[in-house]
Amino acid sequence: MTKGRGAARNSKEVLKPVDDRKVGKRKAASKPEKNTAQKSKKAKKDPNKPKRPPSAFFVFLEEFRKTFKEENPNVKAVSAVGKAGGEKWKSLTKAEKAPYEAKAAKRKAEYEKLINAYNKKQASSADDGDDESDKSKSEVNDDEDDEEGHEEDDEDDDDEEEEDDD
DNA sequence: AGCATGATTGTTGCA
DNA sequence: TGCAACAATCATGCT
Repeated sequence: MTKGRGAARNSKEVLKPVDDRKVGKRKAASKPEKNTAQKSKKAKKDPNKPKRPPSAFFVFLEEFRKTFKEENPNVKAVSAVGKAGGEKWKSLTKAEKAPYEAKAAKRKAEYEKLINAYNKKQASSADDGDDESDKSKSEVNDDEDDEEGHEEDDEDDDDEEEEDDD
């Protein structure tokens, strides 16, 4: 179940390009509403709140966007990159997505750490805390030196690899 | 002039 | 357990 998340909508997306993308009108976190005046302190934006970590697809997209724009400098529609990226993503094999997933996992790890600090901060300033005391600054720290670089070693037979099976 | 949208998939969070 | 919204991007469009 841990990795069976996508199984929910993973019925037969290959048959249909897009299932029911209800994301049709889901605005990003930029502006949830036209709330011009959020007097409520509760509705205050959270500058410290870490955004969700980019999934492997997004990590791949970041690089894909550069390539796509280089090969298609005329294309400026984000949707074009999204479609092309999505199609390409499906074309990628697990082994190719591995490095992206690895990076995504790394992002998630950092996100959890940030969330932890964020939660702590929220707890700390649960009542009023507008000026957050930087007491947890020592907590989260730059601690990355060498990551990845070992992991993918030998991919002889990937049982979960389903690409050339038609 | 400035913010929302569009399109992709994955992941996280809440009920 | 499952659904829903959000993560980046960037030009374009509407108010």
